[in-house]
Amino acid sequence: MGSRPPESLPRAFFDRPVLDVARDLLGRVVVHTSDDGVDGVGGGTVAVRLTEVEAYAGPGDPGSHAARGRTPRTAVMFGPPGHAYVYFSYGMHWCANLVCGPEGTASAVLLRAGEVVSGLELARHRRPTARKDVDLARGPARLAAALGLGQVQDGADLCAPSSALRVLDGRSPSSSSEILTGPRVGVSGEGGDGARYPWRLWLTGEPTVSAYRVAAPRRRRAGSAPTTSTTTTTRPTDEESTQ
DNA sequence: ATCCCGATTGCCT
DNA sequence: GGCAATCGGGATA
Repeated sequence: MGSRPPESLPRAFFDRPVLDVARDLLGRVVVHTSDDGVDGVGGGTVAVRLTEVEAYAGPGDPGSHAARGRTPRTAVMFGPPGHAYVYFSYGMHWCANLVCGPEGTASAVLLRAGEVVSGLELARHRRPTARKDVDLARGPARLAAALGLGQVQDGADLCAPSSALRVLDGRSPSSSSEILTGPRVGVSGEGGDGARYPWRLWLTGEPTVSAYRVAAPRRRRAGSAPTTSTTTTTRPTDEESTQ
């Protein structure tokens, strides 16, 4: 038997309502191969099995980067599905989304967390502060770092043949009964009612699922009273809503 | 030109 | 649990 590389998901997979895609992405494996030496360790391949994702529904979704229409940064979201939207966050992190739906809907799924299933050594090099392997891709910026995703991958076509970044095809990797949902993490502008968009989805009992934090209000300028600390952190449990 | 603040993380007490 | 780091996007003047 010739051993071909595992195939990437077809574009049609992403060309559907964003919540459907989000559900189907859980349990699947994202692979990124870098042949250059930009990492200082010669590049290589890292694979992450997704355990947590978050859906964003385009201009009508107040929590989406596309909420204020098309801008240079969000242009990729308004393009065809099956591409990566990678953005710079808090002046120091990169986070990766997969563009979904028909072209122009600007919907996308944020890759929030996963389990490194291949390329452990390279992932550890890229995430030197991770204490345990379970923390390597536990969080959107951590996941992007472990995979080696950044500015260069913004706009990358995951469905192109031999793309360096892809989602592996495979049989239904998770049943809907294993999927839990809850409010999105860190998203403000939802009127304090995150329940309006319970579009964070994760797999039951996975240790790699990121901690939940409510949107943290910015501290005021000097002189103002410090804002009440709202960085509540909790482990997602079955107490949150189910599908 | 300037201001505000973010789809976060990790270190500090 | 609190909060600093760090900088670019988008709104406002």
